[in-house]
Parts: sequence; structure tokens; C-alpha cells
Amino acid sequence: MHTCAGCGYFMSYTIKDIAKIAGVSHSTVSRCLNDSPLVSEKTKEKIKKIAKELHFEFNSNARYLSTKKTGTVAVIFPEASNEKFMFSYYLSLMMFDIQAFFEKSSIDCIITTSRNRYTGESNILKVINRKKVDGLIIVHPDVDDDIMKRINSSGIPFIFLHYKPTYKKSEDFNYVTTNHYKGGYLATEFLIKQGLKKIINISIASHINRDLQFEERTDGYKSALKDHGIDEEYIIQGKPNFNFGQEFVKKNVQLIKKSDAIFAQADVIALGLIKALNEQNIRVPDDISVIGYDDLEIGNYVTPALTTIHQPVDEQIFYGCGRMIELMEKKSIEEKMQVIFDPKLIIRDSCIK
Amino acid sequence: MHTCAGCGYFMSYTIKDIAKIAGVSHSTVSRCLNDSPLVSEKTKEKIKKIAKELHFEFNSNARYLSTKKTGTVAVIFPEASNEKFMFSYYLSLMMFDIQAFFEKSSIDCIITTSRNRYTGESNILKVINRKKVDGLIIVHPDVDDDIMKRINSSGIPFIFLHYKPTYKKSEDFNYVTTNHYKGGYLATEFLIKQGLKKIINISIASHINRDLQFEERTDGYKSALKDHGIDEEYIIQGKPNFNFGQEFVKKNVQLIKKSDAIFAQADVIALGLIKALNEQNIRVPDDISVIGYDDLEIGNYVTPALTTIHQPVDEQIFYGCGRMIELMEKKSIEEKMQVIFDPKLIIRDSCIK
DNA sequence: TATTAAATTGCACACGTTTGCAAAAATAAG
DNA sequence: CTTATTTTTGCAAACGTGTGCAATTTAATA
Repeated sequence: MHTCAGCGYFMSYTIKDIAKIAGVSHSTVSRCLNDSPLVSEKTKEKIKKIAKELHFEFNSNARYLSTKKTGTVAVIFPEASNEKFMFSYYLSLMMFDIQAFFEKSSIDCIITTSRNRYTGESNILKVINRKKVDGLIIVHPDVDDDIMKRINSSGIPFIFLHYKPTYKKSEDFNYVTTNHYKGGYLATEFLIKQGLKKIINISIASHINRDLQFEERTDGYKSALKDHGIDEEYIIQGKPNFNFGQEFVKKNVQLIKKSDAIFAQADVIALGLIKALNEQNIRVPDDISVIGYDDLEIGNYVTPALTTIHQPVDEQIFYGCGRMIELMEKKSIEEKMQVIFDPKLIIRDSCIK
Repeated sequence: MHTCAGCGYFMSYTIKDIAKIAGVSHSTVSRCLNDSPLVSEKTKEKIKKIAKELHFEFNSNARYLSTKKTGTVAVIFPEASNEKFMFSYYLSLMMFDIQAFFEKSSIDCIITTSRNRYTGESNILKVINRKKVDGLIIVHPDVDDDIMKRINSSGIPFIFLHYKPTYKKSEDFNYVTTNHYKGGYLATEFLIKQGLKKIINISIASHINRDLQFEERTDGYKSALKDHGIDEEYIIQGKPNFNFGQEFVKKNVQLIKKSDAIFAQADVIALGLIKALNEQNIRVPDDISVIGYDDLEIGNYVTPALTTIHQPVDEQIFYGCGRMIELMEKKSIEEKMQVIFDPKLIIRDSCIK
């Protein structure tokens, strides 16, 4: 290792430097370090040894010019909304797990949102056009149609992770998601089986975007009621945050007192409910049962611990990101992968037994 | 826009394509899109118009070869430990805020950990040597000495965010952190002023790494006691997770019953305490006060809501990342920025009033 | 209008890598 | 020890961009 006379910093080496040291051409070095069969084992060893000593790494930018590979994927999240809590806590778990997955293949993750918070421009198109990434992991319920069209026709591989795409032709896309209908059914059925009948369903208004998962959960709720001969529906459109849960209790004490259970379609709402119910001395689960959705870690931390619906996020990442690696390797894979996992009921203490 | 005859996908354009369309040389296009004064306003307009229509973006890889700029920074986190909760929930909030900050300057963030979970190699050196990033945001308490030396001598700008570097020569580095001594003092003093005297301090064993923040908090605790004429210290070394808090209560009911307060140096521990105390029917704060550290959002969600010490993470990001942008622009800035923010007491319901 | 100065543009090389093709070296066959 | 074959290596062009320098065009001056 040597330092640069001008700046004093350690130099970083190129294949030409190695070539000079080894007394071969830079093409040979390239071939050696890429394990080409066109080069003898002897020189291969020699070159690799030198490269290792110098901590040589390929310049990925230069490499891109020849190979069209960056060794980077973009992970796209929704723009931070007011629902900062939900956004950060839930999705961020995924972020780190996605990074961990790609680390196995020595692929880096650029994390970004679908559009620039300041300029409104599409961050997705930007990373694609600037040639910064080889693929997209889209963890976003609702990418604009026109953007989607441009992404699709760019030829870059992409998969929807966790959220099902709402784009018209979504059946042509790769996605890995959860069956939210079943999730809603599972939650409601569980409550019914505990002997509860008046079940309030707090869904989340979807007019903000085209994300249908909450409607699907509500459909599941309805079906479960119907299948068990209950006609009384209580469907409320809420917002996915703690505050909404708290406020809901304060404003609906009467309704709550004549109800048996609340199915909140987001754990954060359920946590708000529990907190407010505690404060109002309405006992959970003795006076009313509460079930959430998402299985946030913190559901364990409150009293009573929250019964909830688990989405198999780990499996989604395993399959989704695994597929991405395939797509990045072999250029054209025609069939799309569409996996819909079943959710799981997690029984804790917030529902009567 | 046109499609490629071979693959059917939309082409992406280069400055040469634009040059051909406009009937000028690619150098002129380059100068126009880079707002060089060497080119006339007229052609500049013409070229920019074409570029816009074609959604042209520079190929950042090619650009790197000339400019040595990637337009990307790496954000380095600790390897995921068993303390997954703490890691993900607390640091992930920072992750998204850091991304949001750099988005303003149209800089992308590669997120990674200090070393590869599988191979053990340094992810930091890898992104540097592969020329993937222009700078490093290190959110990590303890990067290995040898790695640190190599980073430092690589000439790439870096700043420590949130954690103070433990490297020997850390006074030569840029960092933005919090005064943990004051945090410990603040928490303890507050408890004392509420008339509490027997205060248990749950710190976190630092033999795992060289992170000194917990010892500093304990020093603050000691000073506060001393300044108020209290000699009885109860110092416990714990682990930064919910479970430890829960277990601690179960195993130390006697100790707790004769104590006035617990200062847990991590909110996650405090949450475990509160949950277990609730279960043991030891009332918080009537029987015992609990104060945490970190100001996690979820501190609001439990009953009683958690009193805690807030670290000004937003300001840290603002100053730290702002400095990084300066460092990336002007190549050599000699003086180091070392900012130590004061923590803030957040009073909620878990301490007696 | 001819001459000079200034503004604008193009040429050609550089950046670090990959790769087809030709050249050279090593090996096998005669 | 030739010659033919195979293995190994080097040459040179390409990828997309930036930039010093020379060439050209335009404007200003006489």
C-alpha cells in the first residue's frame, strides 16, 4: 500500500496497477479476478494474491459501463405521511431484513421513497434512469399509473413486496403479499368463537390511495359474521395511528359499552384503544376484547398484551428478494411470481378466553 | 421516445443521442446540461428542452469516471444483534429521517451494517473501495480500530452520527452526539426532586463494545445523588431489551418494594419494567416511579405513559448530515465539527408528581 | 468592409472495466 | 526438431461522461 504524493491519502488501486505490479496486461488481471477459464491457474493465483494484499475491489462504476450491472437494488417505500409511526416502525423492520437478505449476495440497497418530498419528482425513475440500480423492491401500495408504465417498459426487474400492486395490469407483475380477506376472517371468527357478537370493525379509509387491503379485511369480517349468523355490522373508517384509537374511545363510550369486541385493522389503532380503555376503566378483555392487525413487537409490551394477526413478513422477504436475485441474474424470466401468504392468528391477552 | 428493435423496451438516452437529435456535439450537450458558461443561452435552452422531453438523466456510473462523484452516501448501522427491537425501532427512525434529509440534495442513501453478517468482511471498506459512495454517515458506537484507520486514510469524508466514536483519535473526527452525563443527571435529579431517594439505576454492560454512553449516564446518576446528599447507590448492569426489564422485576420484587424509583437507561427496559410491575400489582408511579431513556414513540402508548430522556435526534441529523454535504462539496475542510447536544427531560405519567 | 477580439463549439483523450480477436507461447504430434 | 494444435496473453475498442485545447463562428472595432 502506498500513499499519494499529492494528497497524502492511501491510493486505491485499479486493475492496471495490479497489471503493472504483476507484469501482465490489465485484460489478464480482469480475467483472473473474474475467474475466466481463458487464463492459466498459475497467473490466476499470482494475481489474486496481489489483489488481496492490496485490498483491491473493482470500481463498480467502471464495471457498469461494460457489464450493465450495478450490484445495487432500490427499495421503495411510501412517502412519509402523517402516520409517521406506522410508516417507520412497521416498514423499517422490513428495511433491515431486506438489507440483510441482499447482503448474502453482496448486493447493496438504496432506500428511497416513491417520490421526492420536495420536488415531487419520481425517485424511482430517477434511480433507474441514472443507472444506479439493477432492480426494484417496491414496498408501496400505490405507485402512480404513469410511473408504473414507465418502470415496466424500462425493462428493469421489479417486484412488489408486502403490498399487492393496484395497477390495472397488476396480474402481469411479480408480487408477494398476504391474504387480507383471510386475516379479517380469522380475527373476526376468533372473536365469535369466544362468544362475542357485537364486534366493531375499525377499518382504514382507502380513498387516500388505492390500497385495497383494508377493504379486504373488512370483507373477511363481513363473511365471518355472515357464516356465523350474525347480522349486526359495525364498520368504522379510521386512520392508522395511535391517536385515532384513543380518540375513538373517548368519543364513543356509549357504543363501546354495549359492544363485545373491537377489531382494529392496525395494531397502532388497537394500542390507542387499549390505552384509552385503561384510562376509562373499561377493562380489557373483561369488559371488551380488542384484536389488532400487523403483529408489531410492541403488542407484547402493553397490558394486556395485544392479540393480533401476523403477516408473514419474513417469508415475504425471503421469497420476494430471492426472486429478485433470480431476475437480476437471468435477464428474461417470463412467468411472474405471485405468492399470497396466509396470515396467522397470534393469541395474547387482549381477548376474552 | 422510441423502443429498441431487439428487446422491445424503451431505450434510455445518452448525451450522444441528444447531440445527434440537436445536431451538436456531445460535449456541447454535456456543457448545456451542466450549465456551463461556455455555451450560449440559445443552445442551452434547446438542449434542455430535448433532454426534458426524453426524460434524460445522466448515467451516474459514467459520470463518476470523470467527476469522482457518485451522488450516494452510505449510512452505517451496527450489525443486528439479539437486541433486534432496540436496533430496529430506534435506529430505523433515524434511517428514514436521514434519507429524507439527503433527498433534498438529490443524494441517495445506501444502507448497510459495519460488517457482513455472513462473511465478516467490512461492508464499509467495500463500498468505499468499490467507489459506490461519496461519504459515510456512521451510526455505530464501535467501528474496529483497523477499519477506522483505513477509512480515515482513504480520504472519504465521514461523520459519526448519534454515537460518539470510541476510536483512540476520535477527537480528530466529526461527530454529533448527546451529552449522556447530563442525561443521567437530569433523570436522577428529577426523581430526587420528586422526593424519591432510593433510586435503582439499570445501566447496560459495555463490555460488549467500547460504547461509553451508558457509563456516562451512570456517572450522571452518581453525581446527582452526591449533589443532593444521597449516598445509597443501586447500580445494575442489564441488557437493552424488553425481556430484561420484565425479568428484573420478577427476580427482584423485594428490592423493588423497598425502592422509590427505577432509572432504566433504555426505554425498552423501562417498558419491560412497567409491564411486569403492572402484572405484580405494584403500582406505577404510586408505589414506584420509573424513568426511561431514548424517548421512543411507544413510551406514549403504555399505561402509565413513560417519563424519559429525549435525545435530540432530529437536530443531530440536521447538523450531521448538513455537514456531510459540505464535506462532499468542498474537498478539504480541516476543522472538525463536534457537536454535543443536551438531552431533554420528557415528563409523562410514570413518575410521581 | 476588413481586421481583431470574443464567444461558441467540436475534437480527442481520459476515467476503469470487459471482451472479441489476433498474436504469442506452450504443448502435442509427427 | 519441425509442424500443427491448443492454451495463454495482449491489443484495441467500447461503455457514457467531462474537459483542455484548438477551430470555428459571431460580434466589435476601425
